[in-house]
Amino acid sequence: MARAEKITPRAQDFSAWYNDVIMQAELADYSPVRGCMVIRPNGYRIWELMQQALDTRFRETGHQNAYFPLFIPQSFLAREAAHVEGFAKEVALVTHTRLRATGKEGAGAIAVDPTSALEEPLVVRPTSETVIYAMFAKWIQSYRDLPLLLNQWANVVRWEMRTRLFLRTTEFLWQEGHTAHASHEEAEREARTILDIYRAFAEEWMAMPVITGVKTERERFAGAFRTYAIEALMQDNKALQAGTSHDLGQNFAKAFDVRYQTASGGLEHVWSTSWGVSTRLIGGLIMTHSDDHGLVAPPRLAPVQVVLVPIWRSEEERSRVTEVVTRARTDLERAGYRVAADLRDGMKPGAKYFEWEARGVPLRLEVGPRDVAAGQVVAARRTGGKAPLAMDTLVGEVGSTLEAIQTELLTAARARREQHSIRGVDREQLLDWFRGAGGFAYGGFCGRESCEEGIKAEVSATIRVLPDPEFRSAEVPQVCAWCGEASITEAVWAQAY
RNA sequence: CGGGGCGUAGCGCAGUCCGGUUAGCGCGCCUGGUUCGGGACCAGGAGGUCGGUGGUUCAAAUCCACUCGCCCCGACCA
Repeated sequence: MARAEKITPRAQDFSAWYNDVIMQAELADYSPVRGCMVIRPNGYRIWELMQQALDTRFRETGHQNAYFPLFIPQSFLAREAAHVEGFAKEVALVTHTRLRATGKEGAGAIAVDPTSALEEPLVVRPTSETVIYAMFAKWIQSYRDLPLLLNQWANVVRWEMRTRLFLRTTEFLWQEGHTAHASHEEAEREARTILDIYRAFAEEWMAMPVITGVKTERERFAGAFRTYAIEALMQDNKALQAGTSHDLGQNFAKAFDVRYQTASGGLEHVWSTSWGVSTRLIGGLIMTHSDDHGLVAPPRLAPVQVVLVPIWRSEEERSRVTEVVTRARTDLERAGYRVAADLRDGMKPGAKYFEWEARGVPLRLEVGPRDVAAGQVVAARRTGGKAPLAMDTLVGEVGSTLEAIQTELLTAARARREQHSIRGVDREQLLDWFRGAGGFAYGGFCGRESCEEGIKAEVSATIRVLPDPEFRSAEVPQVCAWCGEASITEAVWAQAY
């Protein structure tokens, strides 16, 4: 008999549901420091799998990993005007290098040593453009040094007012790519290449459909010439910016005087890009697929893809069942799957089912005496449905089932997104849409910031992207959804995280 | 920074309004036994500076003042 649910239903309170899913799946926990989070093994495994997939693609496209320091001289941040403006309000500063014992008891036992003040404070990186361009200036002399294609996996700190597990934490993990090129066209191509990688990763690995496009001036990265993004729609109909790729033009090259000699002997500033995805993706994964029973992990990123649960009554049954479970685990592991066999005693199978479901395991294989006798296991999909699988063909069947689940998740998420999208909106529809359930709203846009502001002030929806051609509506909007004047482009509005 | 909520055992809570035995309940945890095809049961057991400081009182989880922290909503942002 089902006990009271440990997970708040989505329909009742989406935020509470989100937190409950994370806690029940043991993905993360709150840290002693406000706004920070501990990523627990289950959550970190997802991140490692994400890293592995992305890193492979970065290498395949010619990028190399490097590591730049956590601390950046405060003055560096000030070099690029828009960049300072963007980050000044959220940087953490290191001003001293020592504490000293005070001789007092308790919390007052140590205090800042005032004699250890740094001459120039250091900022804890909110992003690394500034240090990286300082180094690029040293490393790049000739067109022969270009393109320079670097990436780093790192932590960054942004002192946000309000935080949410994975989606916005004071410290987070990410990947930041930084490249320098000899022409604007090449930098632009790089930014688009990365956007394609992000999109493919979101769809193929996370089973999270995204729309791609360009950010408006208002939403653009501080210091960028142009910002591209992938945007996904969560189950509460709010949009999540899941990755960004910036064409930085020559903004940072000029600020840090990164110049190279051309083949013809001239001296030019490089053209550069930067791009990143973060542990926020895990939040996106959670809010795309999970349900009221807990996490639903897409097979390709599931820390555990298959869990084997034995069922027995007598000791004799136990040993027979355990043997089959152990053998199946070995076979599946050898085939490269991430497998767990839940041999814990003193816990009924049903209790195990609930626990593994909360952890998002895509496929559960139940093995009881009757199955052993029949040479089969019972496969239960996290997304619903049970069917027997023959032991003889288990590895193959598991593989195809996992692939089917992966596909099914993407298809379902895409269908849900389309159900919550509306096209060709006018002002009244836009307001109704966002006063109601919300979602993605496509409409014409005149290009004026005042229109973006107007909508935001009314229903707190912003332009997520000016969509790329393949996401645009069949019918080209003629007028701005807000002001009714001539439209210069289509835009996608949503309330966003 | 504004608004709301909450700090009592690992987790979830009751008790606080109206001060008074040894601070209680559910889940979880430990030991033993019986169980095991969708959240088992019995018996025994461990676990608490009631967020902190100060005050009122014969007596404070409870009243008063101050303070710290967390969660949610908003502004800002990936």
